[in-house]
Amino acid sequence: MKRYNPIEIEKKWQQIWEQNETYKVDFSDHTKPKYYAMSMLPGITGAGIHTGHGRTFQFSDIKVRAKRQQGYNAYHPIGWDSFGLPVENYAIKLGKKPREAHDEALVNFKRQLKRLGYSYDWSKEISTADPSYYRWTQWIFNKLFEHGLAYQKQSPQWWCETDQTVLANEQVEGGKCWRCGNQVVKKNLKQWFFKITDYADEMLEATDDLDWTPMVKTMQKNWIGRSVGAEVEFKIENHDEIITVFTTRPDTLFGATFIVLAPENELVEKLVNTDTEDLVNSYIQESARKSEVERMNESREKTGVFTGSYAINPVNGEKLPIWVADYVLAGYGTGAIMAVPAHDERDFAFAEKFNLPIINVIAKDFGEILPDAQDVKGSVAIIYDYVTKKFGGVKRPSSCGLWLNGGGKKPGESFEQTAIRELAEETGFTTFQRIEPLGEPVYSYYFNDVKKVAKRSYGQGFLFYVDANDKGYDSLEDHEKSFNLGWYDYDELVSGVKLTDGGVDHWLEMLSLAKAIVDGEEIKTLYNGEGILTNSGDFDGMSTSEAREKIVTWLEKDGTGRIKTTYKMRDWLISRQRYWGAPIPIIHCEDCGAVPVPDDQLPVILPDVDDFKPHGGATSALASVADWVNTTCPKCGKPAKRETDTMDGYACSSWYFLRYLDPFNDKQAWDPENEKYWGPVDFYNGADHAVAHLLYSRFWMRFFYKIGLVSTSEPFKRMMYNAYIMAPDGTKMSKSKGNTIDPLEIMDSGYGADSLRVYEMFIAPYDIEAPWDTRGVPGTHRFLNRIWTLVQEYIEADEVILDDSIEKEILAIAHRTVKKVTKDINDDKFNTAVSAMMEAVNSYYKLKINSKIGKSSAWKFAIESLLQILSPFAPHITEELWSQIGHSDTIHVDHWPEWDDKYLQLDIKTIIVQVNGKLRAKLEIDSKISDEDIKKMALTQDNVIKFIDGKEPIRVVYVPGKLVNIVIAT
RNA sequence: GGGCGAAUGGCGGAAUUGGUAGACGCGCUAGACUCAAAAUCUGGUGUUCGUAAGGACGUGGGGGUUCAAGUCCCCCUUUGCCCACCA
Repeated sequence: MKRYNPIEIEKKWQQIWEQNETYKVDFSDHTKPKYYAMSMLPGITGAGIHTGHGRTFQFSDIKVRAKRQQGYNAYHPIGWDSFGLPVENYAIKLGKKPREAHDEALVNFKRQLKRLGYSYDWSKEISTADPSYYRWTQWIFNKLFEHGLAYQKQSPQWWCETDQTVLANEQVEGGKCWRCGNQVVKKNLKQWFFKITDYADEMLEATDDLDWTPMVKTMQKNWIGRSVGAEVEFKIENHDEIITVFTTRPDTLFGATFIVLAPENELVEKLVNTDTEDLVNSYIQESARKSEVERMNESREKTGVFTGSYAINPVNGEKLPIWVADYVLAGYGTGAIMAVPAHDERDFAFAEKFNLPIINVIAKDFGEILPDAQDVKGSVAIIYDYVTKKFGGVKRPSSCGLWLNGGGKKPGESFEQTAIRELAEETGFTTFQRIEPLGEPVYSYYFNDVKKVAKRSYGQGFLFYVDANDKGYDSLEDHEKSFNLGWYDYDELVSGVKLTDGGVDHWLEMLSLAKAIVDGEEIKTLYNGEGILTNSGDFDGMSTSEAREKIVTWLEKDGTGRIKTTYKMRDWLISRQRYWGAPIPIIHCEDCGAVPVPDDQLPVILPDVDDFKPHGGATSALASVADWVNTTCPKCGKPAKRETDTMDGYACSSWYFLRYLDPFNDKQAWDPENEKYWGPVDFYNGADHAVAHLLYSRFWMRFFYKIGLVSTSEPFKRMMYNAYIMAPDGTKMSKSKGNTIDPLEIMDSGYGADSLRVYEMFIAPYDIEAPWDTRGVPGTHRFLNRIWTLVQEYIEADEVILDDSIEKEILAIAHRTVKKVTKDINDDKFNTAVSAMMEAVNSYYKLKINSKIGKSSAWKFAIESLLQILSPFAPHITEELWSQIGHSDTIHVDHWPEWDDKYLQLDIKTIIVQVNGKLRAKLEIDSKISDEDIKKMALTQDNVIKFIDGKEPIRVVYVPGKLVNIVIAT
């Protein structure tokens, strides 16, 4: 019997696959259905991959291998993300030129990927730093420029002092540079942008329909960050200028007490006077100097200065002081806000600090919140007495929330409601509303005289019900007697009553407010939720949602406001003051301005320079390459200068999935015919770039679609966002920590690629961050070894005719496993696919011991189908065994077993018997036995009789084919 | 602070979506083979009471719905990720 030697057979088959071009696709063949899958383009930023990366690449390999076996024209391309800051920084670290460092590192990358047996079509390899590639990246830049989507703008942008370049919003993580992790600052520079915001809305809308990992969809939506609100214009006293603010809460407009401008807002300098000018200017300079992290680290302590000018509130003519403060961001909305301190946390903090007025205009509607928050059990009603002063001194009565269970004096009324109604009738009230949040009616009252209510019985106190029991009561008296109904002193109430159920926070809040009112305290509150308008002129009494619409309508009529949608997403800043990237194909001419290099003169080749490191200042190293910079204007022919910034590396990787479809075309970026057949990508996966790369790719794809270059508007049909494998210590694998595991090391220690591959899939579901356990590989190696032995025995066995029952058993296992694995691969459940195959092998071993199994049609199917479904996971051993059992073709193309459910219908079924939901017996039932007989059998089991204990069953629940549950009184 | 997840043996993780909790693997353990070891094969392995048959308890904690809850509902705790002065 041959022994399983993975190293030997893997080497052999990798050579054969390469010679036979097993995984090469023919672009001219469109006869089969297509399947296009890939993992995210690997960046060459180190000397190779670790086992965490390996797993990521393997997901697409499994998917594509299964499809290839299922008869698809399956394409699995590979290429390299070679341009950009990460590669350049890697080169600087090594003290080599980027191209050199990259090419050297690539050798090991390729060795690793090839040894792991991924089914790439190596004949179509691409590299984003190759002139034949970036020529088309530049061509796309020209297309965007042509359509007005590439533009230059002077504005404050993130700048990394360490990396000496600007960064896109997406590349700043928590105020720090995505590459070096150092703090970034704002610098006011003229930069190139792509107008991604034009596509914000349609990308947002389309996100829901994507078959993507939900977390990524959420992140994309959050990043786009649409909010619908209003723009409101404020006139400025003694000035012609107008301040436009953006707000999502136009309903709070009557509560605006001041206006705040961002320090970068251009209006600021016009609004200062001789008294305030110096202060304002120094404040602006100070905040420009500070990095974002510094601003945040100051525990959000609000700072700001008064400009000396006043704005006029369009709804009520109030004079509002105009301030400058850096808590208002220049880049969002209009760079100006109306401050409503009573209903916005930040405005509140600012108003407190600078002693600005706070006006309450929204009353929290406790009546609405309470019934929703509390369960059927628990305390029921509180009379609280909170409103009058809280909401700006308006004479507004208290309200009360009730839970109605029935049982009160009137039909449909609870005890509680009876008590409250009587109280309300006695002291005078306004019925406020009737709402049905949980299908049961709830009433809220406004009491006309809170003091009267409070003093009705025991002087100052609160009527409070605690119903800690859900049994119900026969009478109001009974209820009152037994369960804490009564008037309480505040302290007694808060300390003595045990509040354990939901809604407690609301109660305590109401109680403390009520106490404050009774005590005559002045209350300043912050409330940023929904509620009822007060102190808002004609809009009083409206709900916040209604008022939002009505006030905007009013503003529109008045000509001082309108509905407005804004996005958190900013335009994509793509220029970099770094050498290693695709040069922006622009020539700056004094007469003609920024002129794109004509398409037929592309690519603008990145010149080879010795000193490529960033020089500082605001230009890349290219600025000092005089004979490259100096050129002539393509329009007028006069001397002109090239743009010296290069494109963000993300630009290069935003369209590579299209170049894969036509990698060597020197006439166009891709052939539309190829795109039509292959696009979009059917399966895409990666463990990073959930926001930037995916958003950029979607943006470009939509643009291409709009101008007719592609046939679909979304690049990736299915995007699977997988988690990384952690180091054995549970932390992230990283070279600096020295806790990475090199796949080559594991393979070379004798286990080979297949055992490693199976373990990578078996370790955890794709979206779980599981720690690497090196002892797992011997486990999967054992599993493969058992298959090896099984097949060797099969090869050596004689032909036999099997017993009917054994044959049925074999086929049942085989078909069940084929079904499970086929479905699991389709659903990206690779770990359970592996365990299903392990179960099958274990079952075959047991069969083997108990019976003589030789060559037979059933056993042939079992062995061959197992090899076929295993081969996406372990391509080498399966190919070897496939050939050993006499096949001359490859297992990897057009070989996938089909299952038939008829083999899964077993004659004997196990029915479980429960008594009161607890397992007491199991019945082995022939499928012909009737349901009635099964129930009878269940009742006569010894262990069942013991637990029924002579009692008459209340009912017998029977789930056909599964269980009998006998319910008896306890 | 906001959004989205997660919590199951010593460990990684299963559970047909409400129906035998702990599949599969690691580890541990006993046995077979061996002079011995490795490899391989076979059995055991949630806690606990019991010689056993069998019982009780058990999916972060508390409550609820149900004949039946890891799974559904409410509250809490812990934890992960993303965003974060976004008006």
